[in-house]
Amino acid sequence: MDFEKIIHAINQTGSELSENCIAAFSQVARIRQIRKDEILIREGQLSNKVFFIAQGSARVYYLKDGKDITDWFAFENDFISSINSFYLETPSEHFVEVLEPGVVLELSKEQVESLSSQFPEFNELEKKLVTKTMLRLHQRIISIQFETAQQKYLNLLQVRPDIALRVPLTHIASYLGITLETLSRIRNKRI
Amino acid sequence: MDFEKIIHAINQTGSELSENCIAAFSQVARIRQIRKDEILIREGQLSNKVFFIAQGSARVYYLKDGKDITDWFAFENDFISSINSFYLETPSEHFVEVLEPGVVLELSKEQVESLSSQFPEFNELEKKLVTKTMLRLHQRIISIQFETAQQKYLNLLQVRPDIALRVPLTHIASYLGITLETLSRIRNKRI
DNA sequence: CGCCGAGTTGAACTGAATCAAGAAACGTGG
DNA sequence: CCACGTTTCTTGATTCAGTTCAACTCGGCG
Repeated sequence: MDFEKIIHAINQTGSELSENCIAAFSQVARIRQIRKDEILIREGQLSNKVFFIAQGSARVYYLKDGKDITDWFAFENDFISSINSFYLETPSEHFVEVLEPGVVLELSKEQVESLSSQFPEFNELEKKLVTKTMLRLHQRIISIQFETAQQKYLNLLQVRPDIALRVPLTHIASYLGITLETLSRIRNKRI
Repeated sequence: MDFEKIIHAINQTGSELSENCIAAFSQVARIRQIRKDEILIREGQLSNKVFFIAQGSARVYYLKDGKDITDWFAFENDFISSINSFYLETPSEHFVEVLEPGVVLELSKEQVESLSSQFPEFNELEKKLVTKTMLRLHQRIISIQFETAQQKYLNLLQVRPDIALRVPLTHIASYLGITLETLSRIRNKRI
């Protein structure tokens, strides 16, 4: 998994980065192997880290009355972090857990800020990313709020077919805000 | 409603703007009186506008199977727009409607982009705003998904007490994703 | 004064949760 | 490669929060 490839993928996600920016970026970013079930960020921990997934997948989850609720999935070329902790600098309410082994790029908030202040394109990239996340969350609210369990699942299949294929049912159910029993019935069209 | 005051309010919401930036800003921004029930953005219309509410209030809503669903509220010192239309440059799926008469500042996307490229502080302000919106949406998802109707309402009272006081029950209900009947029962503790 | 929109209250209905049990799939070690 | 336990998924029966539909109350305002 070489750096070239990773940078290429990142370039796809937003504005093109300049040579200098890429150089600076590769100086600071840490390449890290991740194994299945590894916890990248733990609840309660102040996390100023963001990960770019070059290979593999991960999820964000939290515990609501002891129950494991998935909040977000990330696959190749997605970024993942505990956005609350990252942006508000508060202890994370979330865990970030590796689903499939692979490789990530790790950046601290200071590193992101430093790159953003030095390189307008990098700043632009960050802004685009936040904007994209905002719009996705917005869509998700609309989907959650007035759709039946079945519609939510069909909608997910449309929008993120990758999730349905690569992730255990339990996580999908809690992500959609339904029980795994209901999701199982829906999948088997018994509803 | 003088410009000074408005700028002062905007300065509170993010990074301080420089003299030059304020000057450029006041050149392009349009001050606009808004009356109750006025529609600022209409469904189907391509809207590249964002409004800063100096006085009054507004809401974003959309029609789901003919039913009016409130998506967002904005009061003094909030920004409001059809974020999908603004950022993706697609026809708006939403209406923006004035709830209480007042004064807004209107900016087009081109104006925002121009100011952002000229003034780093303005760019920073925009980024902060998007980040804040993202975090709010994120919180809202968590709230929507696993809380009872009652919890949602109590939560709203905590987080946005202004909404409960200034907005008709119907809009609050659809914002929370419950029926107005249920909300009425909750308010009168009959549940 | 009477109408109209906004909110309240009641009763019946329903989609999904919960509780409970069993079947399949999965990995690990003998 | 098979037996084993463990985790993941399926299926059924029951329950419940919130919806739906319908009627009624209240406060303004033309």
